[in-house]
Amino acid sequence: MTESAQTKQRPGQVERYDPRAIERKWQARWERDGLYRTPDDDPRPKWYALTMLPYTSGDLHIGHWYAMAPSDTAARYKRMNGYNVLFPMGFDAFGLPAENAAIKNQTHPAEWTFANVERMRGQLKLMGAMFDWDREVVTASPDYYKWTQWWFLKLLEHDLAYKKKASVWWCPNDQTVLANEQVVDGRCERCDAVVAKRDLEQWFFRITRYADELLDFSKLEWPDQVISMQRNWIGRSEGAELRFGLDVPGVAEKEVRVFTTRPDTVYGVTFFVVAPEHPLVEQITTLEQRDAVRAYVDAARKQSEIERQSTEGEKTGVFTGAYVINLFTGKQVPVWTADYVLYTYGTGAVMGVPGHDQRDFDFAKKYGLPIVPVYKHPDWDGGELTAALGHGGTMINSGPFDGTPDGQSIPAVVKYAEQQGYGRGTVNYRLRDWLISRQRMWGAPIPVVYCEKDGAVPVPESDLPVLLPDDAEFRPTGESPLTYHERFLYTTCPLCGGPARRETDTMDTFMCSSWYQMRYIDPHNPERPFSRELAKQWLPVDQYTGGAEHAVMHLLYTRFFTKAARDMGVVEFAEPFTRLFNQGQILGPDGQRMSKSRGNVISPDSQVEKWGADTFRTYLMFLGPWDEGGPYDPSGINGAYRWLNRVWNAVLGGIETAAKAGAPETRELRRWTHRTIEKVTADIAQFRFNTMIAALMEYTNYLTKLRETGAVVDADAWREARESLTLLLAPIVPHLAEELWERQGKPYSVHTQAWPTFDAALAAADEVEVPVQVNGKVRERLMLPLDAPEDVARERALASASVQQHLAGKEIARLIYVPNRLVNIVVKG
RNA sequence: GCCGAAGUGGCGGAAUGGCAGACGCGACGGUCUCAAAAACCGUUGGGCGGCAACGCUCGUGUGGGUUCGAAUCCCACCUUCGGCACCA
Repeated sequence: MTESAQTKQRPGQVERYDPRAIERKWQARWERDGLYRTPDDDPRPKWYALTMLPYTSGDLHIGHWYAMAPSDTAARYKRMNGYNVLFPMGFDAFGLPAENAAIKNQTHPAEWTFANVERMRGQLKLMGAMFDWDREVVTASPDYYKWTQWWFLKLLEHDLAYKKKASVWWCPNDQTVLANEQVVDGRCERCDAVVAKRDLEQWFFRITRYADELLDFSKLEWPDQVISMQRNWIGRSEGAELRFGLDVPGVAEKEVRVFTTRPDTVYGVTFFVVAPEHPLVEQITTLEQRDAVRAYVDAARKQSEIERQSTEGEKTGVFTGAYVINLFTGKQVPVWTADYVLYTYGTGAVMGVPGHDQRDFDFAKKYGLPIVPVYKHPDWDGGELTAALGHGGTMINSGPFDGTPDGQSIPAVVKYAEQQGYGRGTVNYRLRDWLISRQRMWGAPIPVVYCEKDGAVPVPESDLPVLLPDDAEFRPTGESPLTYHERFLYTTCPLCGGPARRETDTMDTFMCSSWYQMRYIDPHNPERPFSRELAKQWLPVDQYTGGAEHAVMHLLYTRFFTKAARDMGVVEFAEPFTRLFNQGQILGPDGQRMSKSRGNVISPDSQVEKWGADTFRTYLMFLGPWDEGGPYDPSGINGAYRWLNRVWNAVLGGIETAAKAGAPETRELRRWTHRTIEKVTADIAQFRFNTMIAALMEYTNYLTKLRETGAVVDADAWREARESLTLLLAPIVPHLAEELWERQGKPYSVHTQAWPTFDAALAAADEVEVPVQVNGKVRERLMLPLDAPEDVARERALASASVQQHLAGKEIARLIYVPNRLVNIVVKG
């Protein structure tokens, strides 16, 4: 059949686009050929593209497709640009939901988890992504958690892990520890009992040791909002730690320290506040105050941290009956306990300066405590204060510092404090050490045993992994089965061989996901977490993508892990992810988060079955900007399907061709082709997938129109057009592009081809439409040559009749000309 | 509450200092059909005027400001979303 004969065909007369057949065919072929296997020995530059691994929650969700299909497109684009691309996938498989399922179904969490892995892997494969499945990792498999345990031992060895008491939610009825999620309105979600906090010995990692280095983002290409959130999370503040004297009979401590960012206001301290959890509270409280203080502390321990940190609600507190001495003045101030002071921040105690701190001011007003200003603030008339004073003015009521201006006062007071031994200048962080202990079964066991003689002893590396029992029995209480599993619990001490008990806590799942990116590079290594040579070759990750909900915790923990690994000599770089992109959340059609309870969950499988993976990928990328997410409304998906049909018909349907290289139609076609390559290349490189697809749709619409109007173009220009379109589509719709490529008689595979390049001269337009405004309102549109000089634009603009009409009787004050954009004539009168 | 984002037609969005509404959905009208679906073609922000091509005018959460010019920059407010350390 000649091409001119094909032109006569109406769309639909070409063999129909059959996505299901095409997708099955190519997925099988790719798998058979190992097209997406990533070689380690490859001369091309490496590119490590990584998408956050999914949690094994059951079924694959639209959100997983939304996260992975665009990142697959980006990875494929890199591949076509000459990189040896590593794009692995795995499963985050430990965690609370598996235990809930186990309790509900009376099975082992492993059963539920690994069944989910199987199902989700199958669902993921329908996407046609270039995942290298030979490198899959599952964090709950012993081959993997052996190395998670190894990391724990390493951190312990380097003094980055330690034990201390920390509070957990405790359900007195179920006799079990609860996660934050399991506490609903201060009650146990299972039995509705009122919960409280309980202190347990738990393991921590010293992330605070890296606080300053974690504030250095200079080598990262990360979104500003993530950097800003991490910066605030770390919360560095400069100030001083000041000592206050304590003299309570029967109490060993002779001082209490506070951290303050305003040491210059120390002469204005009129009271002192200690966090309710602070052990000192119980010790210093006087007999008369005991009942009131205990009741207050009990109430405070039932609140969540978010409630505690609220600055809006009325401040409450109770006087302990005790006093501390302000060393600067030698005077006593009363000690209160109040829930607006957090035990986990600073020293868990603050000095109350109501004259210069609004929270302290409110507190003093409420409880009738004195208010002493220590600055003569320019806005203050010397009368009674109605609010705390801000910065500014000179010091008063401050002994030797009276007259010191704000700006010099802090260093002066700190220097004096250090000379007198009253305290010292210091830096405090909001960041706390990372609590990794979980009183749960479905996690990597902490590899430590407790021996009566030797205490806490790390399990030797050669004994790893400490395996989870495969016959765990979940009792209805929800208590971790490890605590009553005798075969797991009783062991011998690695040091003395005497009887010992295993640590029954497991590790936070964030630990599993803090190093998984390193395991993908050498996932089957039985000797080490990964080989040094492969680490040098592949790490760090070049491009990481995932949800913004991980902006702080996961991403900060992983950065900490990497820095610790560097200091332990395990890797030679300091940051795990060079570039980061956060995709937005995909919501249900109602604009709400998809969840089973809302009944707005739409399964990706049914959509893929109905439309094909390529259509579904296209639709998700076309929805809107990837970083914004948005509501998923399946009623729009047919638009994507229609477009792919137009592509099919345009590429395979043909057009009337003849040797007409110089004809305007041919020039126009080549301009469209090169302009589209330019636009798509710019968009895909910046993850602007929605506008990339819009540009491809416009191009397809143009080609369709060209065909239907019976235009005659040069054969080479047409070949260039259909080839370019196919190559531009390859990262987006991998199956369709492969099929179109084959049907054009091109060699397998389209995915190993080079990305098309454009010629800027061919892409450029000869003329541009330029609006002419009079006082900002468009009155005329001119076709001007590209980059027309100002005098030409001015002359043409002033020659316009409709412009003249609006200029009549007025004086031209100014004429603004922005080449290729607009002319604006500003008139007076 | 604190930290971080976002508000544009009936809907998803485009435009990030220069023509507001690209591209798509939906809707309406048409072609094809016995009919419907599909497919294809056309119209589609509101108001006013015109038989019409078109012209005028309002319009990007609310109020103010900067600028020749603001969806875009600044200030204040309102609403929605993400995170807040044991959901992952």
